[in-house]
Amino acid sequence: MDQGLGVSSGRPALRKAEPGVRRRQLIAATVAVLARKGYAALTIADVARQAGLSAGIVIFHFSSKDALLAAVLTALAAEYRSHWVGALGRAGAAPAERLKTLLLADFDTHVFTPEKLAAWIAFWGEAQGRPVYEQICTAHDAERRARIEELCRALCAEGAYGHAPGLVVHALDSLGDGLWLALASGGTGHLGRVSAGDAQKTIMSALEAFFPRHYPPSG
Amino acid sequence: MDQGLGVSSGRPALRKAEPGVRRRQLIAATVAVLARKGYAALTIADVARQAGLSAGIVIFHFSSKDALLAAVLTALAAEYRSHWVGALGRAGAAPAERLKTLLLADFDTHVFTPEKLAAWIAFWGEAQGRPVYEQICTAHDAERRARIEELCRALCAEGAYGHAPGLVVHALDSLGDGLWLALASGGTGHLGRVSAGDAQKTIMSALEAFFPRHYPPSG
Amino acid sequence: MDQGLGVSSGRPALRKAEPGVRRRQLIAATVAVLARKGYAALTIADVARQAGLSAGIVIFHFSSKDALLAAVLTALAAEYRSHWVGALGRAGAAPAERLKTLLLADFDTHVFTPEKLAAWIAFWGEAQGRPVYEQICTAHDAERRARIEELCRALCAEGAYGHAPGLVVHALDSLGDGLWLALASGGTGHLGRVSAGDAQKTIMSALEAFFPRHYPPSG
Amino acid sequence: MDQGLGVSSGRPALRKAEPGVRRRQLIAATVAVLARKGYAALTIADVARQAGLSAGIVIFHFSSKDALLAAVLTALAAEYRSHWVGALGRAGAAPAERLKTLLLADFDTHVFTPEKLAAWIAFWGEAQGRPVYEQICTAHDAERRARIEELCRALCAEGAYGHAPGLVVHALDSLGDGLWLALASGGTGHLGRVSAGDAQKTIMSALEAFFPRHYPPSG
DNA sequence: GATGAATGAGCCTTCATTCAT
DNA sequence: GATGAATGAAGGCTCATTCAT
Repeated sequence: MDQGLGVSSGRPALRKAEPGVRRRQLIAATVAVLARKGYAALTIADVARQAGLSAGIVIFHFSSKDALLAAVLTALAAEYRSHWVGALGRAGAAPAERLKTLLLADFDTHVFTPEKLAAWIAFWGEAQGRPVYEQICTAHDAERRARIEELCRALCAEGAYGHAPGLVVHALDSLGDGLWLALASGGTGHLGRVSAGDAQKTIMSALEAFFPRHYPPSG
Repeated sequence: MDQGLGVSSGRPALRKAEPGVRRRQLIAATVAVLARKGYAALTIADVARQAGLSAGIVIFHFSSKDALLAAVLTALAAEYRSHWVGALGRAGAAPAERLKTLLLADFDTHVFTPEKLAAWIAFWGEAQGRPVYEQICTAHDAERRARIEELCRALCAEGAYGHAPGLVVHALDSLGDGLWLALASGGTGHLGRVSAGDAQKTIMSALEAFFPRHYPPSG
Repeated sequence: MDQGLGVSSGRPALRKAEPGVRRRQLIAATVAVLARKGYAALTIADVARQAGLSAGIVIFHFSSKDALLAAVLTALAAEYRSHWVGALGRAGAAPAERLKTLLLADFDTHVFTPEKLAAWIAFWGEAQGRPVYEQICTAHDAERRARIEELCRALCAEGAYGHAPGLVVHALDSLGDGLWLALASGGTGHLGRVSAGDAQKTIMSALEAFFPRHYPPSG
Repeated sequence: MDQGLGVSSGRPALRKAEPGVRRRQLIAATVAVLARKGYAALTIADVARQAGLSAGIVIFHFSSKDALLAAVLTALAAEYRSHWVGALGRAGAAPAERLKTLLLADFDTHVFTPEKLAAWIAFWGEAQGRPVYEQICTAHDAERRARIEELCRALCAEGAYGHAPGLVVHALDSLGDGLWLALASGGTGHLGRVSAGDAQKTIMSALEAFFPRHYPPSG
C-alpha cells in the first residue's frame, strides 16, 4: 500500500496541513519533476508548481534545494528498504523462496512506478562527486546485499553448484540495477521498451541458470 | 588505431591547431569535468579551464553547450562501438568465443577509464526527457544487441539449453550495464568497490551458468 | 523613574501582557539586534527571536518593520531627552554647572549602554535619505542645542572670553557626537577603545580650554 | 587633483576599457548610491544602473556585493589617507602649522564631497558587527592619530599649556568625526545645515582654545 | 582563431507581510 | 492576542552566449 511518497500532487493547497504532510507532498512533487525533467533541469519553481504551492514554502520546509533533494533520496531509500524488508517478512523460510522474493521485489510495479525509477536513475547519474547521495544509499544497499549473500551461500551449499558465491551475488545485484536502468530509460540501457514483468522473467532466468536445482527451468 | 578521446587535457593552448584537434581536446576536457563534477554542475567555464582555453572558444567550436554535450556523447558512443567492433573483428569464428569477446570488451580498462564510465553514467542519468541523448545511443546499442542475440541463439541451438534466448540476451545486456554502474559509482550500485577484472569474472560466471557446455566452469 | 527601554528581552513570552509592555519588550529586542547585527542585517525574525515571540506579533503591534524602527528611534530619542532634562532639573542654577551637567549626561553609562549607543549609530548611518529618522531627531536636538547655546552665551558674557559663541556650541555639540562614535565603534572613529569616563574627561578638557575661568584646569 | 574615486558615472559603457577603469567607475557609482539611498537599501542593480552597466558585470569585477562594499571602503580610506599625507607633505615644519593643516584637510571640499561623506557615515553605521569594515579603517586611522599625537605633544611642550595631551588628541579627533557627522546629515548630528567652512572655523576655534599661544584668537 | 569583458535571463534564497487557526 | 505556515516580491549570483578587439 502506498504510504510513502504517494501523496498525489497538484491538489489545491490547504492551510495548516498537519506536520509532515507538506514535506511528503513536496517530496512527491520533486519525484515527479525529477522523472519529467531530470536532475539538472529541476528547479524549485518546478517543484512548487507541481505541488500547487509557492517556491518560498519549499525553502521554508527544506531550507535549501540541496536539502530537499537529499530528503527525496532518503525517502526513496527508506521506502525501498521498507518494501523489500516487508516482502522478506511475508516470505517463507526456504532460502530459494526468500532469494526470489527479495530479487523480484525490486520490480513490484505497485511501488516502483516508472516515475520513481526515473528519479532513482537521476540520482545515480549525479551521485559522482556528491558523497551525500552515495552515503544515503550505501547503508541500505549494504544491508540488502548482505541478505542476498546469505541466501546465495545457503543455496550454493545446499545445491553443491560449485559457483563462487561472491560472483553470483555480484551478478544478481548488478543485474537488478541494469534491469532498472533498462526499465527506466527504455533504450539507453541497450534495450528496447521492456516491462517490469519482463525484468522479473529475466531475473528468474538468471536464477534458473545459477541455481537449476532450486529453480527448475520453466521453459 | 583511433585513440578517440585520448587527447590529454590541461595542456597549454596551442595556437592554430588544425581543425578537429580543438574539438577533441574540448571533448576530452568535458569528459573529465563530467567525471569530476557530474552533469548538472558542469559549466562551460569548467570545460574551458580544464582545456586551458577560454569560454568563448568552446561556443565557437560547438555553437552551444547542448551541442557540446551531444558531441561528447556521440564521440563516446562512436568510440564504444569502434572498440567492440574491432574486438569482434579480431576474435575467432566460434560463437562462444565471439560472445565472450563482445561482452568482456566493455571492461577493457585501456579504453573505458573510470573517467569515461563516469561520463556515461552522467548521461544515463540525464537521458530521461532528453530524447537527443537516447537517440544517439539507441542506434549503436541496437546493433550491438543484435550481435549478442545472434550469438546467444547460436549457442542455445548448439547446446540445447532450453533457455528463452530473449531473456538471456536481456540478462547479459543488463548485467553489463549494472556492472558499469557498480564500477563507476562504487557503492551506489548496491556494491562495494569493484574492479574491471571483477566485472569480467562476474560476466564469465554468468556465461558459465547460462551456457555450461560452452563455458566449462572454472571453479 | 522612566526606565524606558530597560525591559529585559529574551524572557519567555507572557500571555495577555497589558498593552505597552509588549511594545516595550519588542523595542528593547530591536535595540539588542540593532547593536548585534546592525541596521541592514536586522530582520523581523531576529527581533521576534530575541524577544522570544513570533514574527507575526511584531507586525501585529507595529504594523510594519519601518514603523517598528521609527518607534525604536522615537523611544531612544524620548529617553535621551528625558534623561538630560531630568539631569538639568537636578542641577543648580549656575550656567557653568548646568552646561557641564548637560554635556556629561550623554555619557551616563547607566542610561546609555553600549547597546543603545550602537543602535543610535546604526540609525545615524541610515538617516540619509530617510527623512523620517531625521525628523524624529531634529525636534529634540534643536531643544537641547538651544539650551547649550543659552549657557554658552551666558558663560561667554560672564567670562569675556572673546569666543564666537556659535562656534563653541558647534564644537561642543559635535564633540559629543564624535565621542559617542568613538565609544560605540572603538576604532572606526579614529580612536582606540575608550570608556565613557574617558569621554567625560575629554569633554571636561574642552570646557576647560574654552572657558578656563569657569572650569579651572584640573591638570 | 581627483584621481581616486572621481570617475564620473552615468557615461555610456565602453567595451574593453583598460583594466581598473571599470572598477573605479563601479566604486564611484557605489559611493553615489550609498549617499543617495544608504547602506541598507543599496542594491547591485542600483549600482549597475548608476554606472550605466549591467548587474552581472558588478559581480564579474568584484565577485560579490560584500567584496564590492569592502573595496569601496578601502578606496575611500586610501584616498583619505593620501589626501592628508599629501597635505602634510606640502605644509611647513612648524608643528602648529602642521596640526592645523592636518585637521583642516578633512574638510577640503574638493576631495570630501557631500557624497563621500555620506558614504563614510553609512559605513560607520554598519561597522558594528562587521569586523571587516573596522579593520579596513583602523590601520589608517591609527597612523593619522599618531601624527596628531606627536604634534599635540610638541605644542603642549612648547607652550606649557598644562593639558593632558591624550585628552586633547581625543578631543580633536572626535571633534573631526562629529563635524563630519554634522556636515553629512545636517540635522541628525544635533545641528542645522552647516558648511565645510563652518566646520573648519569650528576646528580653528578649538585649536585657539586649546593652544592660544600658537593660534592667536581671531575673534 | 582566440580572448574575456559584458549582457541578460533565470535561479535560489531571503524576508516582510498576510491570515487561518 | 499569538502562532507559524504560506505567499510574493525582490535581491544576489550564476552562467550560457555575444562580440569588440
